[in-house]
Formats: sequence, C-alpha cells, structure tokens
Amino acid sequence: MLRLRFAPSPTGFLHIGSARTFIFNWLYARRNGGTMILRIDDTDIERNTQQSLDSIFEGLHWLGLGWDEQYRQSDRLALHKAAAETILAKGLAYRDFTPAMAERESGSAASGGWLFHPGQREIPLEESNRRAAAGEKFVVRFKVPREAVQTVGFRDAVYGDQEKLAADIEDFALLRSDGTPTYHLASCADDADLHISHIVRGQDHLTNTFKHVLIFQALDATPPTFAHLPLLVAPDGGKLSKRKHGPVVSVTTYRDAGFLPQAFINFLCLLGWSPKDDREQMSQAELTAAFSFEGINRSNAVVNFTEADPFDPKAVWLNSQHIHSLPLPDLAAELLRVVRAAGIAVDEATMLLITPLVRERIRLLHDVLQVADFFFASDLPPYDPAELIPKKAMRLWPCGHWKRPWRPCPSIFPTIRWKAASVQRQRAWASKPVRCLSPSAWPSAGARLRPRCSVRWRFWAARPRCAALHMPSKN
RNA sequence: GGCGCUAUCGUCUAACGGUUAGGACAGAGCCCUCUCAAGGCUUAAAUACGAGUUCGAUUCUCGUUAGCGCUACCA
Repeated sequence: MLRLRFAPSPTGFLHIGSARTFIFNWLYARRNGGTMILRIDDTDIERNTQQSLDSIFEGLHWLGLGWDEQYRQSDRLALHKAAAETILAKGLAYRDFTPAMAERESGSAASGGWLFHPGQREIPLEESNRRAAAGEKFVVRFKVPREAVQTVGFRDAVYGDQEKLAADIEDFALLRSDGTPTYHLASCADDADLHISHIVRGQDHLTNTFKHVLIFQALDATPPTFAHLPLLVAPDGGKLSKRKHGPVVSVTTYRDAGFLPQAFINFLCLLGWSPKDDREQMSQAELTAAFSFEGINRSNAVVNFTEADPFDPKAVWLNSQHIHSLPLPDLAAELLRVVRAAGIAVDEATMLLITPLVRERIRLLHDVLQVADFFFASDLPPYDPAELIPKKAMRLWPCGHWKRPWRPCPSIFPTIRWKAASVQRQRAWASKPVRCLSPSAWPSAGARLRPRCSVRWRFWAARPRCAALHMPSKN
C-alpha cells in the first residue's frame, strides 16, 4: 500500500518550497493510487504559532489538492516516548547527563567535528537509571554503532545510492532534557507507525536520512523509500527566507496577487522536475499522468524575482496561459471575485461581457482592476476628442470586420501575400550554406563512422528544406 | 574545519557515448495592427576548469574550483 506524507512544522507561513514538496507528494500519491497524509510536525513547542498553522491550511486549501488523513504530532507524544524507551531498552541509545550549556563551548566550533560527549556512552545502565530516578537532567542520544557497522546506506529515488561512514555520524538526540522528542525521533516513529511507504522531502534532509535509517532499524521497521527534492533558492543562490526576501516566499502572496492555483502548481512543478518532452503549460491531470521520480532534477532551482518584479516572469507567463485556456464563465467568476474584493459592485452578466475583452490583456487576475477600470468608473476622466477615431472612417467589410476603407480586409489579401513571403523564405533557406554534406567535411575526417551515424547526418543536412515545408500557414 | 550533494544559454530545463547542443521564459528585431495586448516569424545567448578512458565525452572516471546542505536539547 502506497502512503505518502507531507509534514510541515508550524514555525512560519507556508513556504513555496514546502508547497512544492506537498505537490510532488500529492502527484506521486495520485499517480499511483496512494494515500496522502498531512501531518503537522509541531514538536518544537516554543516556536509554534497559531498564525503559522492558519497560514499552512490557508495555502493548502487554496492549492485545492486535498489530502486523505490528518495527524498532529503533539497528539502522539506517548508514541514517541515509547519509541525512545524501546530504543533505550535495547541498548541502542543512552542518557547523556552533560549540561546543555557546556556543549556549546566544547562543541563543534572548537574541536571541529563533534560526535559524542566523552564518557557518557559508557555509563552502565544501572547507574544511568539511578541518576535519572534521582532527578538529574539528561538527553537521550542514539548510540551510533561505530564498531560493528562500518557504513549506513540507503537508495534515494532521486539521488541514487547513498552511503556514509558510521564514524561520520554524531550521536544525535532523541529526547530533550524536558522529555519531549526531537524532530528525528518524532518523525521516524510516526512514519513507522503510520506505515509511510515513501518519504518525499527537501534535499536539506538528505544527510539526516542516515540517522533516520538507523532509527527505523532500531524500531525494527523497514525504512521507506526516500526521494529528496532539490531546493528552491533565491536569485543569489541563497536560501529563500522571509526575513531577507519578504512575502514573495509565501504561498498566500501568490494567491493574493491573482495567480490561478493550477498555474502556480504548474510553475512549481517545472522547478526541479521536467516531463522531458518540452511541455510547459500542463493541467493538473497532465501533471499527474506525467509525474515520476526519474524526471526530478538534482540541482537547486532558482526562483527568479527582483524588488521591482516580485514574481518569476515564467510564473506570470504560465498564469496568463492558464487564464487564456480557462473557460469564459469560469474566468468571469474568478474575476468577479477579485473585482468585488476590491470593493466594486458589478453583476455577473456585466462581468461575463467584460471577460472576453480583457482575457488576453491580463496576466494576473488582479490586472483586471487596471485593464478594465473604465468599465467600473461612473464618469471618465477628461480626454482629447481628436484622439478618437471617427466612426465614419470605418467601414464594415464583407468578412464582418470594421476596418479603415483604404486597408485591405485581412481575410482577402493576406493569402497571396503570405504565399509570396513563403516562396521568398524557401529561397532564403535554399541559398543558406549547408555544412557537413560531404563525408570529407565530417568531424574527425577519416574516422570510421557507424552506418546509423551517416543516416543521422543526412537527416540533419536535409533539415533546412524540411523546415521550409513546415512553415506554418496563416489559416 | 569534517561529511554529503550539485554544476548545460541570464533563468527553468532537453539531449541510448556520435545532434549544426533542442525547447520555454525574459531580451532584441520584423510581421500583423487605429492603440494596447494576443499571435506569427527571426535573432543573440550555454556544456565551470584540468586531466584520464574512448575512433569519438555535455554524457563515464579522477582532480581543482564554486555553490548548497548537514554538522542543535530547530525542523
């Protein structure tokens, strides 16, 4: 049974990178008939905010993809603690009584490469139990096996086989000194309990996965399939952060600027994933049908934006394409919502009349407020009548168009003109020098070429003439 | 510092080891056009660097460089 999960933590608004992770999880689940689970990873009580939680649900609801099951880690603390007890009882973890502050000083910065606190690993279980019962503060750490096990490995569906020396993995914490589980423990315990089959998440967790594999093994659970996604980064290659880049990294900003959710999803999918057949505009059904881990790229993708132009131009273009292909009544309904939200009273019938007039002029839904403002104004600003084209200068042509009389009607003349142009173009192509026609001009002259190569070369040499034949016709 | 991951036009990306390195966005030009769009056509623009394997490397291997990630009682 296929079970996928998206596990955001409510420590900030819904980030576009998180949204993409959700979308990829969802696409894989829907593509293969799996179950989509939303799990709120709220183990960090101090940083959680209700506002963040609201932002996450707001964003996810706008995307409109939905999920099948929903959990909250804070409801499952007993499970996490039980998991920690199990690992401790097996002798695969130990209590570390080092005070929290001392660690910072003697930690990674000074020695460079910190693995564990000396002496803590070897404390006998009886002494450990006694000190814990006496009320001494401790952290439960995973006892990374460094003698028996040489390497930890797993196969990533995107990055391939991964292996790491156990000697390079530090003894990470499972339980904090206040008894609450850390992310690593809570996440793995829940993934095992919920029978998650595929973990699709950001590449920032790639090196954490070695730790997670160890936890899964300690819990006698088979590790799920992992698929890590390349990260979304800012134009300077750095991390996308709200503090540095403002609201452009929040999903709700795109909603409020007039993006269509399907266009936004389309855009995010094209960042780090490709259908490999040059398709750009894709519907939700097409995306679902085409999605696979093989199409996922391995390098980080830049989201292009500037202060003057806060949205990636490609996202805006995709949005305009989705607007063009949206049925008129649907688009009218969307625009009506936007216009009414701006405090303008319009009825549906009027909006339906305005929509075809603005459809090709708007790239974001909110552009309608500028492009069609004169429809909503009760009195127009003053203008120079000389700028207007007098009606009598126009003439109704047989084809049904209003045109100036001295200009030919487009449906009568262009056929001939286009033909002329086409002939000219063909001549231009024919006169263009075609390289590599003779074998002596082939690269590495004299080298033995396989037969199929020469077939290819002939095809390429013949291409210009084919191109002339495939010139699009006017109608 | 240690460990890991990555590297194709400005950006997103394509290319069984054999292509004139393809497409899209953004840019430039032309056409269409009463305007603005939309659309059509054209154009400029890339395999980070250095070795190796091979008849042949964007593709495989190694090194260098650069970027990113992890290295928390954050997630």
